[in-house]
Amino acid sequence: MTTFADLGLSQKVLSAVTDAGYTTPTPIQAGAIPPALQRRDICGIAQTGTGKTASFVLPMLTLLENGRARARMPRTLILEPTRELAAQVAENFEKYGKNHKLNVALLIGGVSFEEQNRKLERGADVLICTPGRLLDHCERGKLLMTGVEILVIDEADRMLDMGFIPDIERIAKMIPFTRQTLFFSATMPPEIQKLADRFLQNPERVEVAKPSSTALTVTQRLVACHNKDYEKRAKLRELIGTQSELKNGIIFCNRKKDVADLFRSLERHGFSVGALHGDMDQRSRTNMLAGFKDNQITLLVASDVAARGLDIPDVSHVFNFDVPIHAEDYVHRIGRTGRAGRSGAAFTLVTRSDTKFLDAIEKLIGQKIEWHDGDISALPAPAESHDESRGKRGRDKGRERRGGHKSDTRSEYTKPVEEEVVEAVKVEAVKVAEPMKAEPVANDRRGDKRHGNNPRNNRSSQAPANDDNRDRRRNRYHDHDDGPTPVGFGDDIPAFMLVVAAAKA
DNA sequence: AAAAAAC
Repeated sequence: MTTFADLGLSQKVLSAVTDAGYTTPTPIQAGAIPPALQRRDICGIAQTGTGKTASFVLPMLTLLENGRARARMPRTLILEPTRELAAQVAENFEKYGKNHKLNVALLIGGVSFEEQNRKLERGADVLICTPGRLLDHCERGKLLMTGVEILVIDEADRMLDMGFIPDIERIAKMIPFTRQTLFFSATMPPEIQKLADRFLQNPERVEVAKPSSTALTVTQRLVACHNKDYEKRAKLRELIGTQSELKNGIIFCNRKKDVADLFRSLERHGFSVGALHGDMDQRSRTNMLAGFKDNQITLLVASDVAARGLDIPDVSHVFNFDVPIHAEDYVHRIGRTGRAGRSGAAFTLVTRSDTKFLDAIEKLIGQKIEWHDGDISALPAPAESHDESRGKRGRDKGRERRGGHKSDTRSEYTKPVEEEVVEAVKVEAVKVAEPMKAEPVANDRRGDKRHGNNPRNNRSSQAPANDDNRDRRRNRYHDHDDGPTPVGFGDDIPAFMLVVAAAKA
């Protein structure tokens, strides 16, 4: 059997790999490392979780042992689609490069230029970047790309999805064509192949099996659910509560707003939870991920920023709060669990309107996914719910106000709302033994902006559009006892009142 | 029906 010692890596690298506890390379490592050490271009087709990162980090470390970096002239350049992935590659260089004295610079957005500049001036052997920040540095004239010997383009298919290819082309043009290029992609559709043909010269092609075949260790289940956010949240909580094997889990939502909403909801329900999406400030993103990795946080609510590539070992559960719109994303998401042969569980909440996405997923993975607790046709009729009736009331009231009469209808509608609030307060008083700590863990930048300077938008974040907002009112009442919660205008607060409210605040 | 990435 091949061992790392057979691949031609330097002693320094080998001893770091041994110290990390590895002896046997994965297929992508065994296939890519020897030709990479021969200075061949590589076209690697491999998903994350296959050991892909080490397959370029280890040979790069070996090749970089001769020579030193000069100021503002990096010797190698690695392009990553997301900041978290870039940071993760940097960690790999720390880990496997501990016997080297290499300068590694991480150039990503969302953090200050200053420290990055200092590192560039010291001379970086390895530059790990997201495209935007790299180009920014280039335009400021802080960077000379003429000394780059090795270019790594990682997650090329995702770069394409994200519209980064023009940026990648601009960057590649600045680098001498004598460079060595290592190109990685999870899939090789024709556009990616064309791209590879443009960037690579006589590449060694290394392809490894998709991990969808290794995902046999993941138990996949579908959970039928009504299409209301609060029902989905309730179903999710119930599901989490019944998972005896749950060590930690990632909960995926399709939208950033839903990540923020679900995070707040779970937090209020007393779960150990974090959030991760691209509109959060970088510090929160880093903290959340770190907290989740060292088990200070049990659940991580995330957008697809976390679906691919993030190396979080030992995730026992994946919950899809939303069915992903693109079938491949399903594979990536559930690939967060059941890694390295461990067992894992993946639950997907499915509503009636999701069926066509579900069909596409089952077609892609070539199997039917079992229902957890009866399929969607067995779903009981939607319960007559507070939210639904209140939503309707809000609309009716609006119409009625514009009409300027029908006041009897109005009182008929208003009364049950008050009853409902009193009911809710009772429940809350029993359930919440002590006031929950209101520590703002997630810092939603977009949310802040909205509060800060746009009273119109502020309205939408205050309007009782879901049960979270109702919870907020309950809590306020419960915590401060400042009289009955005002029932007020519902969805139809006139704009001028919001302007006044904003001015007061 | 989305997310990601530069200030």
